Amino acid sequence: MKGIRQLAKHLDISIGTVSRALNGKPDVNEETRKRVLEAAVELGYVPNQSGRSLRQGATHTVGFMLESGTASALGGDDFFMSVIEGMQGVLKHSHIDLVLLPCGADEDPYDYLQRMVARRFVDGVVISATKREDPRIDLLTRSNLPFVALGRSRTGSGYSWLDMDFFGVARDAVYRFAARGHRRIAIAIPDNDANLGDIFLDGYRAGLRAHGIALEEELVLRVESSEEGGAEAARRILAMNQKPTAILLNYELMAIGLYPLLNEAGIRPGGDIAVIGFRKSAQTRFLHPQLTAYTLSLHDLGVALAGALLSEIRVKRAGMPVAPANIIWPMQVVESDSDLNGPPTRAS
Amino acid sequence: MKGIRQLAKHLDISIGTVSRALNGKPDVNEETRKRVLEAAVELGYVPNQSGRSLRQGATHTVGFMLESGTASALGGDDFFMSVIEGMQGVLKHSHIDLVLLPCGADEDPYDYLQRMVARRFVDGVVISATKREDPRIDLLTRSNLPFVALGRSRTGSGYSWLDMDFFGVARDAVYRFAARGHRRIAIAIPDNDANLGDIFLDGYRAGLRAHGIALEEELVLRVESSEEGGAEAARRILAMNQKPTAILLNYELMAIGLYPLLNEAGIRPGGDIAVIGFRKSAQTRFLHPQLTAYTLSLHDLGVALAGALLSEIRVKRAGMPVAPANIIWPMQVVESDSDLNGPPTRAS
DNA sequence: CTGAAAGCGCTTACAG
DNA sequence: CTGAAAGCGCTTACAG
Repeated sequence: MKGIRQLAKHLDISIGTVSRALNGKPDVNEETRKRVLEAAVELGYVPNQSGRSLRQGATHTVGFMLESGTASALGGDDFFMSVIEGMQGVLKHSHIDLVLLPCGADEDPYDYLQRMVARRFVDGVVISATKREDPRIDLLTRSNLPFVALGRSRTGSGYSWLDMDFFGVARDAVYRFAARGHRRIAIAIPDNDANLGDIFLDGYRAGLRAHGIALEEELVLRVESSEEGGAEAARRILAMNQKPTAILLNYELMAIGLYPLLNEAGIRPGGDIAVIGFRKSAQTRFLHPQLTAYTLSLHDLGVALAGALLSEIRVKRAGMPVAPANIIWPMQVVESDSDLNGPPTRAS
Repeated sequence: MKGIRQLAKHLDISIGTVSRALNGKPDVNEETRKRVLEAAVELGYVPNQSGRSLRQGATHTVGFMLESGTASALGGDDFFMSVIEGMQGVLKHSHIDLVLLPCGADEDPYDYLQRMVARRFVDGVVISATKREDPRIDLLTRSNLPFVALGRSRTGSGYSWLDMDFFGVARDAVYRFAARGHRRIAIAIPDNDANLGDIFLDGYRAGLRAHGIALEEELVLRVESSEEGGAEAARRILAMNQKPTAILLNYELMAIGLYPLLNEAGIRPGGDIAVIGFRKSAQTRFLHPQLTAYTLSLHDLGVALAGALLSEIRVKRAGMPVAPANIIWPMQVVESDSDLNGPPTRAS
C-alpha cells in the first residue's frame, strides 16, 4: 500500500478525509487536519501529480515554450531567465509550477506545441518568438488552451499578448539621431520572419518620415539576430560607398560583433558612427563606448505575463468570455556615450 | 464522451483494442491498427498524459533542473541550451520529452527538487551546478529517482555523473604558461560553493607543483562567476604591487569584464598579461586578442548525458544493480593569441 | 486477434 | 465533520 491510502491507514481515517485535510477544505475538524498535516510531513507524503491531474482535469503546471533554434533564446542573453523569474513569483502564490518547454532546433515548433497541447501536459502556455504569421496562435485558440503570447503576430485576433515597444523605441531612436543632425541612419533587423523586426522597421520608418528623411533600402541591414549578425552589419557598412553616420540595432548584442569590426576599420563607434541598441542589458556593459539603449523591468514584464496567463486560465475555466490583455510594454532610454556625436563634419 | 472512448465509439471497437493499436502492441490486426491510426489523426486524438502516467507509473518526461540563481545558468551563455539540444536528439528516440525545471532564485534548490521528486513529475532528472556538498544527491538517492549529475560533488557516491575536465584544463593551462616562462600565474575561480572551482584549483595547484612554483594566496582571485567577476579580478590585479604576468579563468566570460579594465590601465591582454579561459565559446569570439581556451562538443556531452539518464531509468525499472557512469569529459586546447607572449622582460 | 474488466492515485459529490 | 463510493483516462492481464 502506498500514497494517500498508506497515510490514511497510518492515521486510521478514510482517504477522503485525508484528501480534504490536505487540500484545505473547510469541512474538516481542525484537530484532524493538524494530525494529517503532521503525518504527511513525517512520512514525506506528497500527492501524486498524475492522480490529481486526472481527477481534477488540471495539472497545476504552466509551460513556457522556448525555441532553441532562435539564437537569442537563452543562448547568450538573460532576457528569458529574468522574465521567468518574474513569472515564478506570481505563480507560486497560486501553487502553480512553471516548466520550460524547449523545442529542439530540428523539430517544427508547431508540431512540438501540438504535442504538448494534446497531451494536456500544462494548464496554460506562454509562446515567444512570435512570427509574422504564426500558426501556433490558431492552434492554441482552436484547442482552447489558455495562452499568452510574448510578442505580437499578424495571425489571429482576440488573444492575449504582451510585447516590448519595438515601434516606440525605433522611432525614438531615429528622433535622437535626427536631433543630432544624422540623415544617413542605418538599421539592423533580423533576417528571419520574427514579427518584432517588422514592427521595429515600422517605427524606424515613422521616425524617418517625421524628419523628412527618405528611406534607403541599402541602409536596411537584414542580418542574423546575434553578435555575428552585428559583425555582418559592420561588414556591409564597410563595403558601402556612402556610409551611414548612425545605426540602430534591433538586438543589442549585435553591438558586440559590430564594435570591433568597425574599430578595426578605423571607424569609431560613438565617434565616427553613432549607435543605439534596443534593450539595455548586462551583456553590453563592457562595451566602450557604453551603448545607448532602452530599459525595462524584465521582472515586472514576467509578473504581468503570469498575471495575464492566470487570468486566461481562470476565465476559460469559468466559461466566461475572455477580455484579452494586449499590452505594449513601455521602455525608457538610458543615455550613454554611443550616440552623443552628430555626423562627422567631413562625409566619408 | 471524449478521449479514447470517443475514438473507440467512432470506430465501433473496444477501447482496449484502440489502446493496443496506438501503442504498437503486436497482437493487433494490421488492418485494425491502420484504421485506428487514421482515425486518431483525423480526430486529432492524443492520449491524455495524466491517464497514461497514472496507469503506467511513468510520465515519459525527464527534467533538467536549472538554478536561475546561478549567473551562468542560461543568462548570457549558450552552454545549457547546447547540451539540452544534444539530449533531445537521444530522448526523442525513446519518445521521452525533456522539460526544464527552473528553480527560482528565492527558492531553496533542495526544497524545489524535493517537490518535483515527490510529485513524481518526471521519470528522471539531471541536476547541474553541483556544489561542494550537495544535499540534492542524497535526496535523489534516497527517493530512488533516476538521476545524473552534470558536475561532481563530494557528497554521496555510487551515483552517475558527467563533468568537464576542470582539473586537466587548469593543469594544462599552467603548463602552457610555464612553458613560456611565466612564474606569477593568477587564477580566477568562483567565490561560491560550486564544486568545479575546487577541482579547477586542484588542477592549478598540480600544474604549479610540477613546475616548482609556490602557490601564492594573493594570486587566487575568488570572484563572481560572470563578466562582472572578470572585471573584479582586473581591479584586484591592478591593485597589486607585484602583478601576475598570466591569468587563468575558470569561466571564459570573465574575460569580457577583464579585458577592458586591464586595457584602460595600459595592461594589454595577450601582451602584458597572458590569459587563458576555460571553454572556447561563441560569446568570447569578438575579444581581441582571441582567447585561448579549451573546446568540447556540448552536443556530444548532451548525448552522453541523456544516455546515462536513460540507462539509469532502465536499470532502476528493471530492479537491477546500477553501474554508475562517471565520465570526465576531455577538452582540447584551441590556441589563440591571448597567451602567446611570455612575461614582459621588465617586471612591473 | 478482440472485448470486458480491473485498477493506477487521487478528489469530490453524496449520505449520514 | 467523516466515510464509502464513483470516476477522471488510460493500459493491461485475462478470457475467449
